[in-house]
Parts: sequence; C-alpha cells; structure tokens
Amino acid sequence: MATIKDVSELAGVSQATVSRVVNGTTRVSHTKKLKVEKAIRELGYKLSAFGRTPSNTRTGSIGIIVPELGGPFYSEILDNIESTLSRYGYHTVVTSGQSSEHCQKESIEFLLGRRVDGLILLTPNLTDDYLINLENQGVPLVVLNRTIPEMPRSCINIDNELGSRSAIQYLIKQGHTSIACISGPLSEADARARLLGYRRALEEADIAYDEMLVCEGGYTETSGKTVMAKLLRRERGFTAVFACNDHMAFGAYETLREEGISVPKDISLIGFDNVNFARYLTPALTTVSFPIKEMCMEAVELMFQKLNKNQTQVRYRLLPSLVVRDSVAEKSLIHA
Amino acid sequence: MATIKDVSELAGVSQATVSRVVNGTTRVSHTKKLKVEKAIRELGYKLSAFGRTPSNTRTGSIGIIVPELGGPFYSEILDNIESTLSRYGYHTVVTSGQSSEHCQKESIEFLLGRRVDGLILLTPNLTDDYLINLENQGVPLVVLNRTIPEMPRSCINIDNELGSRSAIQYLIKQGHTSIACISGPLSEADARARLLGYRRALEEADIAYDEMLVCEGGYTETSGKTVMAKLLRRERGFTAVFACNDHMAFGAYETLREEGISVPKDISLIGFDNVNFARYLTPALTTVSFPIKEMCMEAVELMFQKLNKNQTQVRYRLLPSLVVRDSVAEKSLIHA
DNA sequence: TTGTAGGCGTTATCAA
DNA sequence: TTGATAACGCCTACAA
Repeated sequence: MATIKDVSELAGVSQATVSRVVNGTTRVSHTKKLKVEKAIRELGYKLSAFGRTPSNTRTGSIGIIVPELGGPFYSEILDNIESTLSRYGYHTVVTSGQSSEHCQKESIEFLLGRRVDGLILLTPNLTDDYLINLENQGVPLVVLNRTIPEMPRSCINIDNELGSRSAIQYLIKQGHTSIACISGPLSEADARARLLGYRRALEEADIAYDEMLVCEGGYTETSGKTVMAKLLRRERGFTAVFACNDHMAFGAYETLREEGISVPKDISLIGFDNVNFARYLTPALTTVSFPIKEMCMEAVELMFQKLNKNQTQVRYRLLPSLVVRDSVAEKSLIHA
Repeated sequence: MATIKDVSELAGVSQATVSRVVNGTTRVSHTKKLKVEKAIRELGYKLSAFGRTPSNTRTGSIGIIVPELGGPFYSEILDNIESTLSRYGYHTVVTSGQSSEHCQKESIEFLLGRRVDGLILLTPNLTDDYLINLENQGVPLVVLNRTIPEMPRSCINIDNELGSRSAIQYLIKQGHTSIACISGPLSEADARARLLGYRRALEEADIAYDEMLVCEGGYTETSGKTVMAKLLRRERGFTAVFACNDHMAFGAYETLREEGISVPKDISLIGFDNVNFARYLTPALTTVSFPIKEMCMEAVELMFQKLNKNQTQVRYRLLPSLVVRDSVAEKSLIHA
C-alpha cells in the first residue's frame, strides 16, 4: 500500500502538502495540487487511519458486537443500526461474539484497538462487572438487550416479562389452561425474564405452574425442534405452546408437522420476537413483537448522546406487543 | 484509554518491558512481570493496534463487505466466513456496502485504512476496473459472486446459468410450458446469468421466449411481491413462476396467497438460493441450492493462499443444485 | 534482563 | 503557500 511519503516523493512536495490536499484543510497552489492528485491516482494512495491519532480525535466509526452473524434476529438489528449510523455519516464495524465469553471479550479488545469511537454491545455472555469496568475506563458504551443496575443510562432493553405475560394472557383468554413453554437458555437474563412472565400470567389466572410443561432450549431452531419432541413425549396433554423466541417456534412447528399435529387445530403455537419470516409460516405465526427498529434508533441516539454530550431523551425500556396472526385457536375449537 | 506509557510509569519499568510482557516475546524477570501485570489490570490497559512496525504489519483480521447486513442470504454468508476464519485465529470485520457503489468504495477505503490483512468482497455495484485496480495495488482480494476475466484467481462464483437452467428444465419436465420469470436487477451480472439460464432452458425445449412473461425485480421480498402482481395483471396464463432468488419467491408467494391463488395447485413456484427459511414455507419451497458453505470455505482457503502463498487447491466455480420440495406440481394436475 | 533510540503513517504547529 | 518538526502508541534493534 502506498503511503503519504510515496505520494510526496512522486509529486515532489512535502508530506504536509499532500496531507493538505487530501484533507482540504489549507489552500494549496493549483499546480502542486494537480501534481499531488496525479500522484495519488497513479499510486492508488488511500489514507490510512494509522497515522497520528491524538486520543481525542474521532474516527467516525462505531463498533457492534453480536453473539452471531447469522439468523434473522441479529441481522435485522445490525441492518437497522448500520443504516441509522450511516445516515449520520458514521461507519459501522461489526464483529461476532460467537456466543462465548472469551470471544466477546476478544472482540471488544479488537475493536477498541482499532479506535472505534464507541461500542454497541449485544453480549449476553459477558458479566456485569466486566461491562461496568469497561464503562469506567471511559469507553462510550451502549448495552442492548440486558439491564445492568449499575449502568442505567447505558442499557436499553425491552420488558421481556411483560411480553411473555401478554402472550400467555392471550392464550388463556382463548381458553387454554394447559400451556407448555420452551424457554431460552436460563443462563441469560432475558430468557429468565420471559419465563417469569409465563409464570406470572399463570399465577394471575390461578393456573398451577407445572414444571413438566416447561423445558429449556437454546434459542435455536434445532433446540426448538428437539425440545418440542421432548415435551410431546411427556404426554401432559397441553393445548398450546409458548416458544420463547421465533427461532424455537419454527423448530417446534417442524416437529409438530412431522408428528402430524396440526397448528392451530390440534395445538396452538405462539412465539416471541416477530422475526421477519414469522408471517410466512402457514399458519402465520402469532408472536410478540420485539421493537427492533425502535431499539436500534434509541441505541444510536444514546450513543450520540454519549459522544456529543447532548441531552436528548432516550427511552431505556421498550415495550413489546402482541401480534395476533393465525397460529393460535380458541381452545373450544380443539378436538380433544 | 490507558496507554503503554501509563502502564510503564505505574509499574516503574520501560515501555519496552511492558511490550515484552504483553507480547511474551522475550524473558522478563518475575518481579517486573508481576508489577506490569498488576499495572495492566489496574489501568484496564488494552493493546492498541495503532503503532505497528512494518515487520509486524499483519493484524490477523480480514475485512468483509456485503451489500446489506439484513436478510438471510448475506447473514448466512457472514456467519460461515466468520466462523471459518475464527477457527484459524483470524478476526472478521464486517462492513455494509449499502447496495451502492459509493458506499462500497468507502467501505473498502475504511477497512484498508484500518489495516485488514485482506478483503473478501461481495460488491456487485463496483466496476471490474475498480477491483482490478485494487488488486494491482497489492491488496489481497477475494471477490465473491462475480467473475472478472482479468482476475480469474481471485473470483469465486457459482454457475448461475446452470442453476436457473436446471430449475426451468425441472419445470418443463413437470409439463409446464408457460413459465413466468421474476428476474433480479439486470445491472448485476448474476441476475443476467440467471435470466440467461431461463432462456437457454426454454430454447432447448423449443419454447418461444415471451418477454411478457419476464419482469425485473430487485432481489427483495417487496419487489417479488409487486412484480408478481404485475405479471398476474398481464394475464398470459402461465402455470409456473421462476423467481430468481428466494426473497422474491417469498414476495411472490405472498401476492399469490392474497389473490387466492394456490401454490402449487394453481401455479407452481420455484426459487433460487435455498435460503434457510425456504423449507418452512407451506408448501415448502422448491428451489436451487446456492452452495454457501462451500463458497465460504473456498473463499477463506483462497484468502489464506494469498496471504501465506501456499499452494492449496481452490475451486473457483461452484455448482448449484436443484432442491425439490413441494411448491411445484405436475402441470397435468393443474385445473385450468 | 533491561532500557534507549528510531521508525511506522499521519496531522497540527510553527517558522519561512 | 510551503516545509520541517514533533507527537501519537506501539515494536524492535541495539546497547548496556
């Protein structure tokens, strides 16, 4: 790669002059400017970020870490954040945390070493302490999808409990009383919150909690598939299933189809997240809408607030809402 | 952010010693090592990538640019490349090209300025010349999903023509003779190749090409939806539709459903790419499988070949294959 | 084993 | 308008 020195030598001017042409900071004589531009073209010179960088100089880039690059949920988040940031002239650098604590830490160090101005983090596998520590070191941080009591002005989350509670309330209103639950990995706070919402809704309706109806999955399609099969084998006669995210709902749906069980005629199915393809399922999946767009907008807003110290209003807690489609039926219509 | 200088001062040693501890290059006395490690912990010091000498110019990171971060196709590619690279200890830096030439150029410059060791490019909006130029400047390049004659050892592509030809051949074998086509944006080479495959298959079967049956989309769901509606309004009485990617097939499917047209009973539908959710459609989508996994493996392989000058075998042209599911019916079964 | 000095690719500053 | 110089955070010869 050509450097500013190469350009200056070819153009017969000083490096400072080249820098001035590139950045357009000061006036440069027309002749030298042309020479420099010609040299730049010939060498294919590109400005490197690895020059003098006083620590207070902005790079105009924000790092994002997600647990995984694949799957509709995170890719939609990435897409939203990236397009919002780019509208403000910011670059987005995406890195995968590979659903492991080790990788998420490494990704953070990597991005910080590359001088991103701030970090937007979807890192469920990192400890609170690690993130608190990071923030104390002065890194502008926005933490998504979790709530850390010590950093209330840096976390944006949805009310997971409310979301799943409203899902279960809806099922109950449709007459269901025996409702199975495919939970997310309970090592993650949002999975626990979603399970809690399930329990609360049952409590409110005076339905006893039956642990045989609950089974832990891993938020993936495959886990949804196997857990659904497991629940079926327990033969508890449930009429509805709440999958704690849409991925697992897809997996559950597949098992049900393979078993010849019709949704929603035999068993009702409800998901969480309202991923893009939920509506393409037949029957279209009833689910809880995760306000991805809003969350991403707030995240960017919050990041700019931290970067520029302006005092905009940020909503730290967003509300999910039920999306009624066709995968839930009234219990009375189910042929026992 | 703490620097190596801060650490050295707190530990009471030279910067060189800190560097030695961090990188483990030379032996350091146990006492000083402990002091340095303590200082690093206290300051939360993280190595910055800024400040590298030419000898140590490798950063262990590869940049990837995709047209967009959302959607199942590119996110699956990102996921595959990232996990392969990470297995080799490499970091992956992802950036969006936002489906625009300007942004894709900017992304390249951004990543190059950040010293990635190489670039894996999915940049359909960049000109051949730009990429040729880039490679001539010594940037290790792997170009995916296009074929540039001047750089045969840098491009990995699938045989798009073969893929769509086999899709159409299959439709013809099922008795269809009037087949509509929702093409991709014809400004992109792969879209043109897929359309060409459609034409070739018709030719081979002595079916006249009818331009009223072909309509250009934008590879998105929305475009698939509107183009499907447009084709329907033309009333050419086709019995099958070939959507040049699955996204558009999903959109087309939605229009058909809304119009009360049953797939495949009234109209057969076939896609291209075999995106993850294709099998969840009801009827499950018959489509052409894009060998994403293989392509990503070959891409990483090729990148390492360029980086380390080893002589592994790379397949530059991969073959798509038909995946028969339930969205295509024999024409004889269609009630006219 | 340790420290000093020089270099990397830039830009801000100051002098000409 | 232009150029020399110092600074940034790091690494590596070289010297002690």
